[in-house]
Amino acid sequence: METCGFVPMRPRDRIIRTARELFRKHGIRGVGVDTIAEQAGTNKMTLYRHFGSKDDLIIACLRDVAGDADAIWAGFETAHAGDPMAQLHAWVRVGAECAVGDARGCDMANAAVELAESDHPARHVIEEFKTGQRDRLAKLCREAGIVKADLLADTLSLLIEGARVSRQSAGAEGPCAHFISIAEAVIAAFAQESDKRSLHRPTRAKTKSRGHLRVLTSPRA
Amino acid sequence: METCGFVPMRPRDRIIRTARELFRKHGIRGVGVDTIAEQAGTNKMTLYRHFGSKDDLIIACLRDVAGDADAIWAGFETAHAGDPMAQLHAWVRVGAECAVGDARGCDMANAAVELAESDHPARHVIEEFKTGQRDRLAKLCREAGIVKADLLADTLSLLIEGARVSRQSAGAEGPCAHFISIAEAVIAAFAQESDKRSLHRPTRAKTKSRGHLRVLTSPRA
DNA sequence: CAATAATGTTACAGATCGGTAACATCCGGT
DNA sequence: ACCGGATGTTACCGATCTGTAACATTATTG
Repeated sequence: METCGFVPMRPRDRIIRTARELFRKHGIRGVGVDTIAEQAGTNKMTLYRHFGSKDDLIIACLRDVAGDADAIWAGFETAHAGDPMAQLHAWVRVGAECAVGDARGCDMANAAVELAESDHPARHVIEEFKTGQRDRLAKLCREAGIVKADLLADTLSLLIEGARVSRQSAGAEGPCAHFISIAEAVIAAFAQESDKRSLHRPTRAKTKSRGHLRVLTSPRA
Repeated sequence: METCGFVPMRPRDRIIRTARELFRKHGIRGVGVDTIAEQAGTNKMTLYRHFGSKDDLIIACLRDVAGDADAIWAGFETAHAGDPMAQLHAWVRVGAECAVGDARGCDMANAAVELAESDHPARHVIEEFKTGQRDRLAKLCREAGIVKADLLADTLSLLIEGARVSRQSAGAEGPCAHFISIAEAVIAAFAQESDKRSLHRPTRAKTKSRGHLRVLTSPRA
């Protein structure tokens, strides 16, 4: 029963892997189930035995994407255990790789654009995923000692989301090229402000202080 | 020859207006030319006499979108003539309205997602538009006395782009909800840093100083 | 009014799409 | 060896899509 290494990969997994690749390359609406099945080395009938409809396959692919994201977050945790600020910098680095290195943006965000119907079943998965990503980021900021952790998480969320979509429309030389500088500056600004506020707190690790922005006053939000 | 008010609107304009509306609501690939023609009160044959193909219609629609953006920028200029910082704040306000008020994001960015083929003719229009928007923003920042105007323009570009796409995937209560606060804080930080740098300069208008971030040092970029 | 351009109507071609039925084949476990 | 479940194969349905042909009608303009 052991889940074999990869050589005898079951059709279901090959279909999902191939579908993700083709959806990403040509868009969800730009590729048909017949092409997916053929490219996955199987046929349409087997595809429909595993996934009742194309929408089901789309949802399965998005859940697979979410699984990959989980693995990346787990990688942060293991690579920089107990150092949330280092994990935050790792998040910036990986985000930059995804944003500028890949010309097709975020699968989840792209799916939200393509599946325009507001009651499409995949929208639940997408919204749940994006909310989860933001919450994880906020938790990380909180653990890193950031006072206004939620605001920093929202700012970084907008920046990474913008970088990935701007990469597609404005190109790799556009605003997304400076994502790392901008994100690091924002993090440094929030961290510095957090340091000033809590003068006697032993938890924070290394400040690194390589930023160019500093938090000032909180208006009222 | 006068361009009539709207009652005898020519089929070409009705088609573009209707196509933009339907493309926005259902996605470009989610609506057919037959539906567009019928909804525009005409027929497919007339549509194909004005636009040789659906791709041509798409391009015409995107150019129309760009025209609307031109009008908005012209509105900034007339509403706050000679006050670039006020124009910048107006840009933030309008951007927030577009981002959180409308659940379907930017037509240009959405088209870039849907038209995945890297050689699609519409991609030229999209990239040109996005580059133009960034350059306009950078020029405005420069006129407002911002020292690192290009970096501020890129930051604001990522933020607005992220807000509009995050609105679709994470919802109106997500990170996009704080776009105004974040954008204003960033602008204030850059403006304050610019004030510190140029102590003897008479050009700048009112600082407003309602931000919570302050620019520190420029690393090397 | 007459001539001409623009638009409407109908029908159709060719392709692709999502999804299903019926039947053949293969492969693993008892 | 056998049997049952998973998979492969082929053919098909109905719908929809982009795009075109041929012809009728209307509107504009001299």
